[in-house]
Amino acid sequence: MENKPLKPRVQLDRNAWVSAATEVLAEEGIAGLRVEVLAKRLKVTKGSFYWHFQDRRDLLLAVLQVWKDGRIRDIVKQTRAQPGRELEQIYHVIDVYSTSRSRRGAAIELAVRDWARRDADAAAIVAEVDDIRLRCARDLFLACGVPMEEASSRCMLLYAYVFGISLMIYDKFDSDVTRLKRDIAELIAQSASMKRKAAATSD
Amino acid sequence: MENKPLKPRVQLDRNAWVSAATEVLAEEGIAGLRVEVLAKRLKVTKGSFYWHFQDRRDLLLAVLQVWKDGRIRDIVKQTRAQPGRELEQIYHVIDVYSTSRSRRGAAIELAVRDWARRDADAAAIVAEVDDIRLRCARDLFLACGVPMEEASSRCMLLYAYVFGISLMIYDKFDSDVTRLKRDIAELIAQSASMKRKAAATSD
DNA sequence: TGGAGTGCATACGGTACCGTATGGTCAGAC
DNA sequence: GTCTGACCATACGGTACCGTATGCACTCCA
Repeated sequence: MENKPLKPRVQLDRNAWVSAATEVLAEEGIAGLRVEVLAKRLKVTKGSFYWHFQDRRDLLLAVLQVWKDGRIRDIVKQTRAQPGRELEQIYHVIDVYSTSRSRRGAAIELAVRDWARRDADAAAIVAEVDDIRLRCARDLFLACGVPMEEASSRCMLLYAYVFGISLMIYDKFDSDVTRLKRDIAELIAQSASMKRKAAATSD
Repeated sequence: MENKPLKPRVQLDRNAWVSAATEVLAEEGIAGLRVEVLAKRLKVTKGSFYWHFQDRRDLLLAVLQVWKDGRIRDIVKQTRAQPGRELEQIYHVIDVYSTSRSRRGAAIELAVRDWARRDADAAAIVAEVDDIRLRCARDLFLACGVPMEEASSRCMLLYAYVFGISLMIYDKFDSDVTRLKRDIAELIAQSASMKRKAAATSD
């Protein structure tokens, strides 16, 4: 009659801690991301934590790094369009990054950006991610035949919108949110080159 | 030889505490808004705090209330246009709420919204403010002759943009930020009715 | 089978908070 | 003058953290 199988002895590694930390970050924000809280969630004590990490900051930087890599991989993937299908890819990007799609992703995004407001390291990571995302999105507009400057402003508007909408509480405002979001996507992408034809004829 | 004038004995009231609290909120976020920190900043001890407030939450609710009232007064003021000048008022609103204009205001805005993600009371206040703002901005579009549904989507885009842009770090992306922001404002307002004429002719 | 090292528990000192209890001080009413 | 109440200081118990020190258990390998 052994009592071994009760404790499978699954050991933790840095990755497990970083994953759990990201989870807590999404739920509680950077201020709620405490070592002992995290340890409790993983059902170990902080003795384990300080085995894997030098200190709390060591964990935070690891979280940032993992987040950055994931975001870069994601934006590259989401903006890779088949030739000729760039416009619908733009709509896809707007849809994918629109809050409701990934509640968890948006929560992390906001937590990281709030963090970046008071931490230089986080700010540097966010700056990198933003730059890459903006360039990826701009390339899509350029591929649609939109001139450089307009492509810049449209992709900036695109990102400001997806982040901004996740900050707002607009339940009471409009009943048909689906239509609303579709129309907004239209304003941002606005059939890119198609819209230019319209402007030309009105001149 | 008296030594009285050293302490002018300026007493504090709830307003002074709420003001200081709002300041700390902007700088450190809701998590950094602690009673003892605040007391130190006001050069008193928390004995004073607990004279004016029941507890920490009492202060937080007061901060929310003051913020709400200020925001409502501000949006009503900013969206009051002389008849016929509604379009330029829209551009004015975009400009005024665009981050760089009021760093402090944007910081408070973000702190409150981050707070609202985990606190029902804060969320309710934000919902109220958003609703009023959206309606005020929509009225401007309606006054420009934009139909209801489009007015809704454009004002939603407007606010998502101004909040979203304050979350982004885009220094490296475009050198001419002024032009960028002007073009984006154009996309959001897009000469309202003027744009509709263009669309009609292209049909 | 006895190191050697990994992964974690326990215990500790220290700090920063919260909220309470209680007493001190000063201004103005009487 | 003294009394009262507004305003604040001090001191306290309690909690939640951080990071360190140290020891214990388990695994793997010679």
